[in-house]
Amino acid sequence: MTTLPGMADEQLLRLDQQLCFSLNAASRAFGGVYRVLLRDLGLTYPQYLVMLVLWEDGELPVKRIGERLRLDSGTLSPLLKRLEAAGLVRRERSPQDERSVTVALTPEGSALRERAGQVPRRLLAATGLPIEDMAALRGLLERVTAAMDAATVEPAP
Amino acid sequence: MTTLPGMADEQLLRLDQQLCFSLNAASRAFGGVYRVLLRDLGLTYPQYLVMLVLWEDGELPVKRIGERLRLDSGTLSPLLKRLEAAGLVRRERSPQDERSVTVALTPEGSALRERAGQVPRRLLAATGLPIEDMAALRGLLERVTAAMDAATVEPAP
DNA sequence: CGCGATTGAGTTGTGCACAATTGAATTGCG
DNA sequence: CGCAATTCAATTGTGCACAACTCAATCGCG
Repeated sequence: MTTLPGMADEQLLRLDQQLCFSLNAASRAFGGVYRVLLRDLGLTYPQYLVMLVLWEDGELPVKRIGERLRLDSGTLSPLLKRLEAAGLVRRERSPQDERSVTVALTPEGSALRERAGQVPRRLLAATGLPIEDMAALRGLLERVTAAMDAATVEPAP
Repeated sequence: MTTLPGMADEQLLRLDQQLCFSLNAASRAFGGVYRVLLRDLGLTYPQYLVMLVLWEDGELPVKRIGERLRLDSGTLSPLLKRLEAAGLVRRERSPQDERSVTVALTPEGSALRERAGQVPRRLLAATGLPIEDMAALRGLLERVTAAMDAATVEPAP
């Protein structure tokens, strides 16, 4: 099934526009609110995402952080350097496998968790959605993402 | 209402993680599929969004494009220069208001629309979602975005 | 009319996303 | 064991997002 036979190209084009516009706009609106909330903490939104996984797991190799956040080393390496320069994490090569770099929280990085405590509550309030709707949104987003990842799109028609 | 009294901080933090992870991941998965589909056309995803509004309206001032896509001149100016260098658009100062720059499709830019015709259909197929779910997703995303834009978040608690 | 405020585009600087490549460490196969 | 293939992080280069700023054109109020 690739043609959705009942729909005209024009309709599809409009729906596509609406969906990709909406997703883009939502992602950037989200980022904008986080930017303001995180300014006090001195974190950007992607840096906050990295800190969230570290607060959860304490210490992780770069590889694992990348798997959790779907980010590659090209994004993570400079980001982690900035977190290290800010004194929030340490990076050291694993003695077991010299290829791997383990990222661990410093005491300052752990302490930041307290100050970040209010962020989720304020953000969820800003969304203005009831909890059930948020769960539904998350469910749909995850289904879309899974389908996108599974779809090995062919470059040329 | 800012405190959602029934929920513990821990739960909120987890929900926040899930929602922002999901939104981020979906946005990037979407971008990844578009990247592949658009490679033949020589367009990036944000360039495609600009072309979509131009295909719809023919010609627009930079200001209007920015309003449609929620992008500022800092993003649009270099992007439009690249589209102009690719021969897809013309940019010229409006005679009525010399501050304004009107962006118009070239014949090549208009012609590209034909080649882009299959993109939405292939993308919608890749999402793997029924049309109703996509409409629901779009609705939720728009509600979140509207709420985010309305919420004038205070920098410091 | 004159001048200060506003508007629109562009520039600069920082940071993220991703492709492609590099280089070192490790793995595994013959 | 020895060497080719793989793995992991880092680097390079392009493009986007956004804040802060510049500068010219326009607007509007007195």
